[in-house]
Amino acid sequence: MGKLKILVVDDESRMRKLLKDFLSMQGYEVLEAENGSVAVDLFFATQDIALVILDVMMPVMDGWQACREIRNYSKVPIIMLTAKGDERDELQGFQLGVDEYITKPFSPKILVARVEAILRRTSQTGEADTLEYEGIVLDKTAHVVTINGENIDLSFKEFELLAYFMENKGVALSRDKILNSVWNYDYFGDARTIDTHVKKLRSKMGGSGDRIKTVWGMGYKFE
Amino acid sequence: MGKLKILVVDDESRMRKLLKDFLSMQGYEVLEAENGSVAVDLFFATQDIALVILDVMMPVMDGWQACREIRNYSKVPIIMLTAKGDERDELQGFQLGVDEYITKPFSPKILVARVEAILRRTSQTGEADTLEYEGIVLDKTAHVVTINGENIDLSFKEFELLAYFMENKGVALSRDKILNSVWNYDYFGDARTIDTHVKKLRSKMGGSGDRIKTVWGMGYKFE
DNA sequence: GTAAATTATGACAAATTTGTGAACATAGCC
DNA sequence: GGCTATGTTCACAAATTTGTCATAATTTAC
Repeated sequence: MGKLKILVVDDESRMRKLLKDFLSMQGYEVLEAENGSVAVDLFFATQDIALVILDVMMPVMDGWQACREIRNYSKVPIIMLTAKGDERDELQGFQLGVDEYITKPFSPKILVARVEAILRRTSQTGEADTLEYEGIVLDKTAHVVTINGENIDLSFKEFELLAYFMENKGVALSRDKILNSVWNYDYFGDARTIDTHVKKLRSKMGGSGDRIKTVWGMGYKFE
Repeated sequence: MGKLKILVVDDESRMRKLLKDFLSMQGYEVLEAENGSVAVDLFFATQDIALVILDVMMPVMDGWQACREIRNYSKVPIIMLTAKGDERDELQGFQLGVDEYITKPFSPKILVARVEAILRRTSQTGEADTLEYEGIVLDKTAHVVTINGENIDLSFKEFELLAYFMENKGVALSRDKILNSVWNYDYFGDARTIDTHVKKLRSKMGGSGDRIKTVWGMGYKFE
């Protein structure tokens, strides 16, 4: 049915670029606007925008106002981007029908997961949100992993990492790719940190741990 | 049998929007009117309105008058919206056959619960409104919880929270999600307040308290 | 076979998140 | 007005996760 269009609104071009990269990598068509005013114009000039991602803090017209104007005429799903320290303004959010909040900085995985969850919800194709492979079952909704029926206790990062591996079964993933997808975009540390997480994952996964292969000189691969 | 129609009457468009969002999310079709006069006209022009939600304070024709006019010809269930400070004119309400009052600000859970309770009552499909899981029985109608037959004394919020957990058994719920569903729409505070409620819930629930799991880095989950 | 590069591992430090008790606020009630 | 129950906030402790680093083990290139 063609690519779904997502409108990204943020005053920082760097942030727009970031969002665009993540989303277009997932097969979405991304439109950009640098403030609320441009966004509203663009929204109404363009057909079939499936979802809008709005930064709250913007000059000229802020996210709330933009949300309000779009909501006057459309029920398009809206995600608000907030900075970590921002006060919650649920009142506004509720009244405006905001569908989801994402706090900066976020990880690409989270971003994509939320976007897909919303689009799935709106399109009503309620598929179960689980990944499964040879006895390894990863349930994203419950945030739970079982191997051969047994529950495996994973930390948040471990869970995200395994999910990423399983989503890319058979694909060799460089450390850079992994960092760029599973870690927050403002993480600047050592890529070696992945090794440590892989180590823990492998040990927690018991025998199934060697499903995570080392690709020498490259990174890792799940299969 | 198609979507049930609910007529929402309030002079503030923001409030109408809010109600509409919550209700349409539950699968109702929502009609709007901005004052009593419009509401009455719309009510008689439209077939099969299953329920009316009326704000008390409105210009042109207030909620009481609108209620009176509708009642002259119809037994449709009516919910009155009152502001927190408003004196409740129970006498009038009784005489007019108001079915329920909801005080602003309300939480989405409450709104939906009342609406469904009334619709269930009127349509006579008297299903027991209880959630049950491994000895934990939560009776929404009676607003009572028992564990292994023993009565557990819960405060209002505790009850709502537990109900929300049980309705979403097995789903990892972020604090934001919980806040957005269980708390009033004008709640501005700290998400950590949930922790405190969870603490109390767990302790009141005794051994069953550990059915509420902590999902580290995410939120909570009931299972 | 040896050196260089890369990865695995364990220990530890730093950062984050959650649990908890107490203080504070508020509303309803006698 | 004072009481009491409920809800909220706060600060600090505890738990847990995450990141770093040194060292050992492994692989590759020559």
